[in-house]
Amino acid sequence: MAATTYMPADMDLGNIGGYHAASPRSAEPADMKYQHGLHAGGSPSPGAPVLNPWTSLPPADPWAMHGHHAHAHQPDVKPPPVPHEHRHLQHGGWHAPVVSPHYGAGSPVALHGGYPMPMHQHHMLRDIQPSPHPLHHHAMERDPPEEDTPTSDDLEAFAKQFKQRRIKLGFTQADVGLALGTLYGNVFSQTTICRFEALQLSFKNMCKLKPLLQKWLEEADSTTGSPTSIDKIAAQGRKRKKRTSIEVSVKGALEQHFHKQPKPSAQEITSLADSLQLEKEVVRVWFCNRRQKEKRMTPPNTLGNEMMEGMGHGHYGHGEVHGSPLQHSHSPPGLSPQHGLPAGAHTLAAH
DNA sequence: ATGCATGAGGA
DNA sequence: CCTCATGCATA
Repeated sequence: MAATTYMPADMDLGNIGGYHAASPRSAEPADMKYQHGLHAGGSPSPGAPVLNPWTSLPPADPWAMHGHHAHAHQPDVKPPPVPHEHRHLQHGGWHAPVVSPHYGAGSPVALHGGYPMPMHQHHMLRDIQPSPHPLHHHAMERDPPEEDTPTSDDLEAFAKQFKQRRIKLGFTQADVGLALGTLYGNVFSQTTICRFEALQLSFKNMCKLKPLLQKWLEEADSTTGSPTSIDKIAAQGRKRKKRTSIEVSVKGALEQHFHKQPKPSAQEITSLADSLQLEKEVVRVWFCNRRQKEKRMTPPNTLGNEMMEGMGHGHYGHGEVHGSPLQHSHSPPGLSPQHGLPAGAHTLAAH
């Protein structure tokens, strides 16, 4: 299979120039505007103090008594003009992963069997809301998301509203991404905007993007009618490996291994890759991506139950049913719950 | 909307 | 090599 072919895209700096301007209303047609590195690194943005409030990770985790390292790495230039107070980011965003009310028998923390953990990894994230406001909560507490860390609910609500407004205003996800670039110097792709709306980013990432999108939203509807002047500069020719399509059957095998060992050793990867006839790198990356997916906010719940007559909290289906997605708490070696073979056969194209 | 990929930053 | 933020290319 020509799985490792490289695209002949070598336009270098030859295609820059004839560009279209994403207009607020008509944009997105699959124009073959091939743009490589769209890195808007060179944004004349005011030097940022380089200190994002988001990049702080709370070492407090009920389920993980290890403080994960907090890297404050910024893709490019992150000039957060947002005068964030940055209190402490208590990171209380996640609803409890719902420690299976059935097992545990009352020991939610006794989940991690001390197995010969090599030396790394532990997951964090996902916290419980330490009671937002135990006191005053009248019939209508429309308290706008403080400058602090928003709760997952805030994010969910915002994402929803954002999408709605965005569409109403006639903007595409790509438009927004671009606008953010010209507005704050941070360009984002359609992908990212999409993921934001779908809450498919990590909690931290969501928190980071929210302020930006929020600002854009204000700008957008206040400037109703003002075409976004976008100027983009693209360059950078990079050989990107063509997307390797992994056959469904192979994916299934990978999934299986993932449940047994989410973090296979280099050697395991090698042998696995060999038996699957895939490049080692491909397999490695697959696992990396898989792990990331597991850490997202909205887990692809394949549940069909939601909304009950008395569902007090309209949270999205966080209830990771026991032993399903979000089982980030390490899985005991050798012990793999009876997974009904996830297989992306979820023919649910709700769209 | 998503799958596979790149890269920075961190051990 | 990993995690994490992001995105090109694609279904």
